[in-house]
Amino acid sequence: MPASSIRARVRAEMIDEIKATARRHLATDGADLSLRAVARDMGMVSSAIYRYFPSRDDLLTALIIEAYHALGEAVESADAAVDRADLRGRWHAACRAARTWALAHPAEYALLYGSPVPGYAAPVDTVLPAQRPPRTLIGILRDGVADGRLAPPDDDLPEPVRSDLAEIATGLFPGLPEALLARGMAGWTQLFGLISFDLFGRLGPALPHRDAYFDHQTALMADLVGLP
Amino acid sequence: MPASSIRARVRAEMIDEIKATARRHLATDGADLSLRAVARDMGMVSSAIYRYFPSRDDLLTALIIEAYHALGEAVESADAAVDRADLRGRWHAACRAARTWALAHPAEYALLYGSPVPGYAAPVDTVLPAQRPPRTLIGILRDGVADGRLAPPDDDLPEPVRSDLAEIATGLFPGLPEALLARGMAGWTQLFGLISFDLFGRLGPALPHRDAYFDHQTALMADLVGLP
DNA sequence: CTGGATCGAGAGCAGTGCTCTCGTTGAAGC
DNA sequence: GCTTCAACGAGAGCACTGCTCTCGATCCAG
Repeated sequence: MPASSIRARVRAEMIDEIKATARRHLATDGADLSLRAVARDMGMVSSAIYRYFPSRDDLLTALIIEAYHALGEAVESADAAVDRADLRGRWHAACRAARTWALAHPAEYALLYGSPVPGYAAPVDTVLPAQRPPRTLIGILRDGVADGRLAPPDDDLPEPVRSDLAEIATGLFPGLPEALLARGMAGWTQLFGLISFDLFGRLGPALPHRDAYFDHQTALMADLVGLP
Repeated sequence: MPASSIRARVRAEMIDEIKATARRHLATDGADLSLRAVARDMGMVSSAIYRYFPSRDDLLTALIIEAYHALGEAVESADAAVDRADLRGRWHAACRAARTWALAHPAEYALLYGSPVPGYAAPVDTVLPAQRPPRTLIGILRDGVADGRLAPPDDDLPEPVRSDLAEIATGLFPGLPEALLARGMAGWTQLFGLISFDLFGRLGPALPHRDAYFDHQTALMADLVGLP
């Protein structure tokens, strides 16, 4: 039915435009997105926004999901561009891509990984997109184990940790040894911490050469996970 | 002059009470502190608060500084309670203390290490208190090097990184080898990331045994920094 | 061609940070 | 001891927020 799809199309375009202007406001004004300002910017009145998003939180959720996908896409494509056998090269490419995206979209990064908005609880729609970045990072390790290039560590894990990790492994990375998964998650945690410290100004004026520092730290983590 | 100090004393008590109720609101209502709600809770009118804090940001800054000191105190005393020669024990104690404090004061932790409030720029008064936690953590490594229990790694650091780290070392940890400082900062970054992922719900329902997972991850970082 | 869903505008509510003014009070200087 | 001036709390008010409700207008479907 092309008639109804005209209606539906302008509606979809409207939703896209709202998200686009909201993203623009996010980039310029910071993380405290004002619905009224978005509406004003579009020549609308604030109540009209509610025809498309039931609340401000729903708009934020939509932006968050898109941001997760944008970050995931950046990390995945950076990984994909490197020779599959070059595990260390892939690791560095993925980490750098995450940081580059974060520096280019600081407010959106803060939306994803900053302190959660007080009343806001992440809906289930966000959990899969949120898994994309760590998934590709640890996927590199899985590939390494699969083709024998990467020897899993022989850490002895205390029991509750081992079984918890085993559950994650069977769900997301079948066949990945638990000890290596633990180290991979350490790498992911470290990547998040590095970017956050940098982006949120927690380093102060120290370390003026952030790119080189970042590369060195990711290299340390590459050593920890055992990349050759 | 005791007369003037009466005036000054009730003023100081007033300031303390404002901070206390603000901290209570922070704990119950989350990170979006409402000045009016604090005033209401104290039976005052909102404009009266401005006699004591020129703006909401100044109140937040005061809370942030106190929170940094509380966290720093917790970490330092946990470290101090362990035999000075037991470097690994001190490391674990310090890390656990940080996490314990964060779990007990989630909103204040978010204030310290979450995404920065949009318009808010951390004043200089906060930088020294903010250094206390990483300072004690890396201080453990300095002690280890000083008494020969900890062999510094022989990483070769790319040049801009080495000199940046050297500058930090001369200012805060004289005599600490740059490569070890780099690994110590990795440990600090990791600690922050671990706590943040846990506290901000970024782990989802996975890893139900958070304490054990945390201990394992900090042990991994203890290995990375070379603690025996 | 008509009925009903969809849409935008506008008014309004409760809340926010912050400013200004106006009495009151209390302490310091003469 | 009295006066003067700073400090204080209350209240009104401004501009802003998210959100709700109502009222016309529009537009598509049966």
